[in-house]
Amino acid sequence: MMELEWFTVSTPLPTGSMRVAVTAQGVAAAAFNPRESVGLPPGTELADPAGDRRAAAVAAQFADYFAGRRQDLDLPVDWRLTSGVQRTVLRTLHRSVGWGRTITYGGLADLSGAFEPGLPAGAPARTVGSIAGSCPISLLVPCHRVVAADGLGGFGGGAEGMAVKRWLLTREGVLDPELDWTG
DNA sequence: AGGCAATCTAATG
DNA sequence: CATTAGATTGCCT
Repeated sequence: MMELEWFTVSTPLPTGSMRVAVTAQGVAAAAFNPRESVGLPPGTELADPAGDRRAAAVAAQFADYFAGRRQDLDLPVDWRLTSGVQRTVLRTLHRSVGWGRTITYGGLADLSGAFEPGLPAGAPARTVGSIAGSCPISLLVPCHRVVAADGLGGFGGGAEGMAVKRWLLTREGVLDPELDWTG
């Protein structure tokens, strides 16, 4: 039984605040929309970031990140919620794609080496999309920096999610605030 | 420029 | 165990 400690971090994002879970190993989950209790084990109580050391550290870095005082989060990640190809892809993404950089779905698939060569170009890319879509550790693992070969790509959470993705990429200087990236 | 088929993983009944 | 859905791509018309 892993000790997931959930708490809420307020952000300037269109979705308001994020919900984050930490364990003894590091950050295990981070979801944009607090209303959706994705992966939230029943019976878990929200901790008070001010009263918990780990939560406070995470909340502080998130605050710095959103305020523009910090570009890359320096927090340990607990990969226990991921497995198999998902873990491979997400870890590749986490270590390879930094601030202000983006990678295409196909590119990430290729880089991760989790897929056999010779497959049609679109197949692994779609899988990467699925994986990123169920990315349990948003923001820390830069799921929002994964874009389509042709345009911006999509994002979970519908229109709200897209707003978040655009917000983040704009803030990282990848997108021009005034222009659409879809060319 | 717009439409279509191929292919992979994770989640659910 | 089988079926469904999903944040894609490249080629053809």
